[in-house]
Amino acid sequence: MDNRSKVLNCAVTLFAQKGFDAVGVQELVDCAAITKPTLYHYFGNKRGVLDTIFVERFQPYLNLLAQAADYQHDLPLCLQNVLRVSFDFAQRNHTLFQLFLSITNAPDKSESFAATQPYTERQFQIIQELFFKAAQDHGNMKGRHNAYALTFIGMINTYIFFSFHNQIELNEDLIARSIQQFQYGIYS
Amino acid sequence: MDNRSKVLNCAVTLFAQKGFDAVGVQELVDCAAITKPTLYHYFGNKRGVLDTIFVERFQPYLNLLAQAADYQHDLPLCLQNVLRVSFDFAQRNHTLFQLFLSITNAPDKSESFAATQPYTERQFQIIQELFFKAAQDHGNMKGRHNAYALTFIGMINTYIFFSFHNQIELNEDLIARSIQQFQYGIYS
DNA sequence: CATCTAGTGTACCAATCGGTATACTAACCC
DNA sequence: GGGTTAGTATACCGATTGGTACACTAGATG
Repeated sequence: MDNRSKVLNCAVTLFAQKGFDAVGVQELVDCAAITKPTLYHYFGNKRGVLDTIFVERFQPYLNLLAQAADYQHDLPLCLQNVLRVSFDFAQRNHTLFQLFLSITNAPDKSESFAATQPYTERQFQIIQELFFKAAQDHGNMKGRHNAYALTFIGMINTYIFFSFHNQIELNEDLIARSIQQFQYGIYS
Repeated sequence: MDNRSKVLNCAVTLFAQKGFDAVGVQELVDCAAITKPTLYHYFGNKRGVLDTIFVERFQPYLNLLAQAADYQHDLPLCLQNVLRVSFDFAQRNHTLFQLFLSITNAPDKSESFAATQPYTERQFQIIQELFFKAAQDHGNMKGRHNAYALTFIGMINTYIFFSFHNQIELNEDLIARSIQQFQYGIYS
């Protein structure tokens, strides 16, 4: 594997396990079995490594999500697709998604938070648009697409978070139950 | 105000805004207008400051929570109390709760995560026990108290998180809606 | 073959990191 | 008054921080 990929792989693991601030550049290059100038050649600085991780490795999730969230007048199906895509990506990119979650909840003024902000915003946008369109089909949802988006994203991230801590399993049963419960909240 | 309290106040703010790892001891003592030996006299080391914050300032929330979660055969009322206590504490201790949330979601092997672990576990215990007792009154809840506890805690923390980002308001309306939606999930 | 560029290693930088040795002061108790 | 203790300041420690100057090599291109 080329040095650039080695750095990214090590960075995902180390940042996810110890946190962006707690990982030194030296530790990172040791893990990747390279030297500092190589890292600075590819990424400019430490922050550049984090940015690259999101651009190259997390962006694909948002693309899949946008696809799954394409509303075709079947809300339960659409929500099901969104959950499936999210759970699937989180399971196949365990460490990466763990990194995303930790930084999303990180302090506002931390350096790492700035790196994820565009991606959390995009995630919210996608889900919000889905509920906005759905609200045009379901009258009693009108004016609440914002609240639905927040609750739904919160649910997604919460379940993925607990799955990482082995307290829950991201299976079809959970998907079905989640959507059922969510629908009750909507049609009431 | 005594120097000890000044350190704790500054630490809550700085840790919550920038993250535990990103705040240096020097920055902390400058903020509190004291010198290093004073800090090390009171807290032993940097980690000791964080520990003290949780022991002295966050523990009161868990005490209130345990009180509110005392199940008296009225589940909706009990959940309402839990939400009220949580939202109220989060609003009156904005920065402190923000710190708690960020560390709860922080990487497993980060130093700060170890500091909150006992408190997140206790929070889970309290809610789990509430649902365990409730399940004895409601047959269709049996065997699922664990899942209910996770979902409910996730909901609490999610709403508080979004309120910090000015995307939601922690009012009585939200409490009512949350419980209603949660009940639909239970009795189905 | 000559040249250029991407990539990489050695060695180094000032600044900051968490933490401490030591001495001093003020308040207390006997 | 003598001794003890808590609290605070000056000055310092070795280690590590993020980052870089410079020299070198290998491969591509003319």
